[in-house]
Amino acid sequence: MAEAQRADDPQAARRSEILDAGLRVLVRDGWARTSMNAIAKEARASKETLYNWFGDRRGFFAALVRHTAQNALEAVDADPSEMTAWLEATGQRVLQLLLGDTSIAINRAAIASVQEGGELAAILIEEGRGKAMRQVAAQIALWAEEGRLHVPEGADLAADDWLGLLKGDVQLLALLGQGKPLSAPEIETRARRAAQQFLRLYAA
Amino acid sequence: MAEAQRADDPQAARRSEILDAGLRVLVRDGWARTSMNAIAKEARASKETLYNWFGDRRGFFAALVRHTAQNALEAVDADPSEMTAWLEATGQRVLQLLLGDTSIAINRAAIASVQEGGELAAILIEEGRGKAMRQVAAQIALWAEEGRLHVPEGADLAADDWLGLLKGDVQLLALLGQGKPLSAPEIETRARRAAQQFLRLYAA
DNA sequence: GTGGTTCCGTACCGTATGGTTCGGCATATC
DNA sequence: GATATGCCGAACCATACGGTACGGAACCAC
Repeated sequence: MAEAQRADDPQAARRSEILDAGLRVLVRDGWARTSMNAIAKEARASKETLYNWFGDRRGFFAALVRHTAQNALEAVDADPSEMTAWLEATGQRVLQLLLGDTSIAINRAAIASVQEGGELAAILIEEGRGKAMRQVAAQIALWAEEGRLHVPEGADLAADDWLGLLKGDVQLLALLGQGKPLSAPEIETRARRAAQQFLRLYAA
Repeated sequence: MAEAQRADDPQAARRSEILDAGLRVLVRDGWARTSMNAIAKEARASKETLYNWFGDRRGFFAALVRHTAQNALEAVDADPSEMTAWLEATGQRVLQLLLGDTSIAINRAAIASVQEGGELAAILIEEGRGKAMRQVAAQIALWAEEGRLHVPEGADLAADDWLGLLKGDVQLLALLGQGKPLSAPEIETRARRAAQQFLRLYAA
């Protein structure tokens, strides 16, 4: 992840390494136990470096959220002419991302930081969810223009319904650490069901 | 809330008062800043009492979660012969509850406590969500038996779809402190839409 | 080699927390 | 009225945190 710059800019590479280390600690120990000490130790960096580069604790986490949100979400590459297949593939991808360890840890941290006046949540929403859902809504709008979907209340609301059907309660339950994590086939099933239901609601 | 016992058992009443005070602090300041000191101050109680009665910090929050989860969820009282109306009323109620200050604060605390080895989340799921969703699923199963709904994959999955349509992403966004809280009419609209969509998917 | 820069490792400081202890007041019981 | 109990308020302790400061090693320029 982000090793791209390692050759040309060792400083940026080191920065990326440190952020990755921070992410490891966050995933392993949770926000509350992710102290600057722990990060420095994991990254084999000095606290002085951390503070010099990231300002303070919140600055570090802001950088961390940006770092992972950018790395996490690549463009959806399925063929949009096949609505069902596209929805299923995209749904699967989104679910995998949302239920992954890093996403869960980051979301937990963002939620925890809300009442500490954190802007983490805003960054996360804009950089993560926002981009993805705009993509989906745009695709839905396109299909509507082609006459293949009927979305009288707008593509955004339709996209919201799709996301609701897709996620159900599983993301919240994952955030709450409810034991059973979804297996790959279960994720596939959820994505397929969401696509079906969505088309049942909106197919022209 | 829970003043019922105040007359007969002053100890239980005081206990309830203290828990309410703890909840106020939690809602106002968030989990991280809800120290035992702050609770004692808000409740005008001594820390000694807190530790005597609740064991330790986690014990206090476990009691707090139980206290509020029990108080929060009263039975749904709408008339179940009218499917649409029942779904709308129930949906509205659930949304109001889920998006209320206390629910958000409690959920945030539970999420934060997951990685601290907390059992808060388990209590919250069982005592809150579990009970409510069992009620809804049971009602759906009843309608299915009457031949008014068609739920080939079972009432539980159908109830899940309803919840997904109802909540969409709004609960997560609220947990993330995303600025705009839903107004009462917006909640009403969401509940109505969820009921409509649900019936479109499952009406016989 | 000399000076400068960068960064690691560690020691340090002030603060705040969880949890314990203790003196004192009020109430209840006999 | 004496004694016991329950609880408040405040002081106390050990710990851990965020953040700063300092000595030394590696590297670079010249």
